[in-house]
Amino acid sequence: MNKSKQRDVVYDVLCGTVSHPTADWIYDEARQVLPEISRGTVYRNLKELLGAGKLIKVEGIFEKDRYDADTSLHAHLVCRECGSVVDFTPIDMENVFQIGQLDGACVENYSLVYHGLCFDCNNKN
Amino acid sequence: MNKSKQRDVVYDVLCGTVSHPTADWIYDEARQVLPEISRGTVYRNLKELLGAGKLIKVEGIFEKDRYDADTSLHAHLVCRECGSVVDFTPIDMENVFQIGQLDGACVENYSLVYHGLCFDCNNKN
DNA sequence: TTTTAAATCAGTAATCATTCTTAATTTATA
DNA sequence: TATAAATTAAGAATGATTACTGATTTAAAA
Repeated sequence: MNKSKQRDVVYDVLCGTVSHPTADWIYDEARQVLPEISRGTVYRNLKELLGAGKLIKVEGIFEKDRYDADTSLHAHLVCRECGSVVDFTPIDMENVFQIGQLDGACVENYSLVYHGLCFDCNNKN
Repeated sequence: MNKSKQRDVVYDVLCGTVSHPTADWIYDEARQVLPEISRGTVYRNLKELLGAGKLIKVEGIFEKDRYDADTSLHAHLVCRECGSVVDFTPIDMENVFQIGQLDGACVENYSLVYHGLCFDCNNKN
């Protein structure tokens, strides 16, 4: 991967926030630094950084993709009131499937998706 | 909600599978029964059934929406080999955050998203 | 340093899942 | 039955994301 100003700016923008932003928000921020950057460049570099393991997509929000420079395994809470997406670290998640109060927040529902190999594919030679 | 043949067919198709199908797959199946049904009708009725709590959308798959007539709280595994989406019941999930073998399947990663109220919104009067 | 090939870019068109619109039909009910 | 509300089929519109193109930048060889 060659170096590129644009990719660095995209990555820096993402590292500079905890808000799990959308591609378009990152695009707007990146333009403050590089007014000529195009939306396509932001999307392409987000995809490349994702492939390189430098960021993750936050899943299960049901709208635009969200990005996160924190690649450690952690959960997210989507607030139905303000729409913000906030982190929960494994320590917070001792009672993962307890619907109700959790660490000052209120969990009403959750979505857990595993990625890997199903029974059949895992037990096939 | 008035009765409608189309909505019943959409619901019956979804109840008749455990494959967590996409809207388009449901559309194709529904046309076997009602050749005149339109794609928009399938989408609209899926949305209405969702609002009525008769089905759920499966989140976090990173592609088209998937639907599930099983509205109980359970997890899903997306297989990277065959692409299938299979259920995990709460009983399977005792060691939820154990990456590795789980019930014969192989969990390589997971995504957990809570829905509810964030700290601020939950503690605001 | 120059040269050359590969990578990346800006701009924009294309894609594709989903939603919206409209005029016609069906359903519920007075 | 008559009337109003709900639903439909068909297809246009939307909007996030991806693909394409010709120009520019980067890396590394000569």
